[in-house]
Amino acid sequence: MSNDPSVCAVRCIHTENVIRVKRHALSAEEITGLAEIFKTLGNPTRIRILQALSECELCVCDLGAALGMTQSAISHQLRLLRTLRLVKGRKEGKLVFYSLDDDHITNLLAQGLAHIRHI
Amino acid sequence: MSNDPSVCAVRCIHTENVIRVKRHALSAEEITGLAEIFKTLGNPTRIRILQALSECELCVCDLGAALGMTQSAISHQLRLLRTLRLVKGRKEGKLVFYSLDDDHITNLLAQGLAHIRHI
DNA sequence: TCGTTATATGAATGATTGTTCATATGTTCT
DNA sequence: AGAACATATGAACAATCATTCATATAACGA
Repeated sequence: MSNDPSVCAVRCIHTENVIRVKRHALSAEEITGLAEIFKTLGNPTRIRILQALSECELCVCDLGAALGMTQSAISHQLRLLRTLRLVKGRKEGKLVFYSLDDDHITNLLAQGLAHIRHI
Repeated sequence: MSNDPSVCAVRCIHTENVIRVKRHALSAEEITGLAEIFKTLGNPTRIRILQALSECELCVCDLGAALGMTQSAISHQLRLLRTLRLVKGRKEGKLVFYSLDDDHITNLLAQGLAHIRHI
């Protein structure tokens, strides 16, 4: 029932809860890491790329053909996905074959689908 | 080895793979739905809100106090989270107590954490 | 009813983002 | 070496977004 204006400009009503939440807060690195991963997943093109790669390994131009998008657009997105370690590339001559880097990604997509379907 | 310029402007090399990917593609609704959910999760403030609510039910001003943010900023984000059915509000007098709407959300956060920690 | 407080929301703004265009890099084939 | 092709990337631009400020709504107490 007490306010604690020393902490921030906002009145706080249930101090125990606030303290409890603060005690269990994630670290700054965890928060930005999580946000980056989800932000990366939060784009139709990248979802389609990941879903396509969950089907089979694909080179850039096949991805472009499958998604009906330019090579450049695909390549830019692949760079992002590579940086976030969501996909990995395997070079073979001129071609670069991309595949999912991690099982977590399929799990995340499945979990997301479960959420939107269940509602 | 064949190109199929009728499909799109991009050359496609492994036609069978492209066809296979197209056959298993998600629907437009599923893709935008997934992207919206992940986009919503892809923001530090919203992650912190959801993580706080995974601890206990909280009113808006307590959330503001716990996160050190203004009531307005929190409230705007809560509206988004409410729209996407990630949180729900329970009104009690002047106060509105928010909580997670769904178990999937905790699972998604946990799966995301597993991904960033494992690497 | 009036003052206070909790929450919601519209408008504005600076920041971030996705795609396109142009071009660079690197590999294969002749 | 030179042509053709697959991929990568920098710059630019429109679109989207997160926060702030101001204000509205609504509930409570005096």
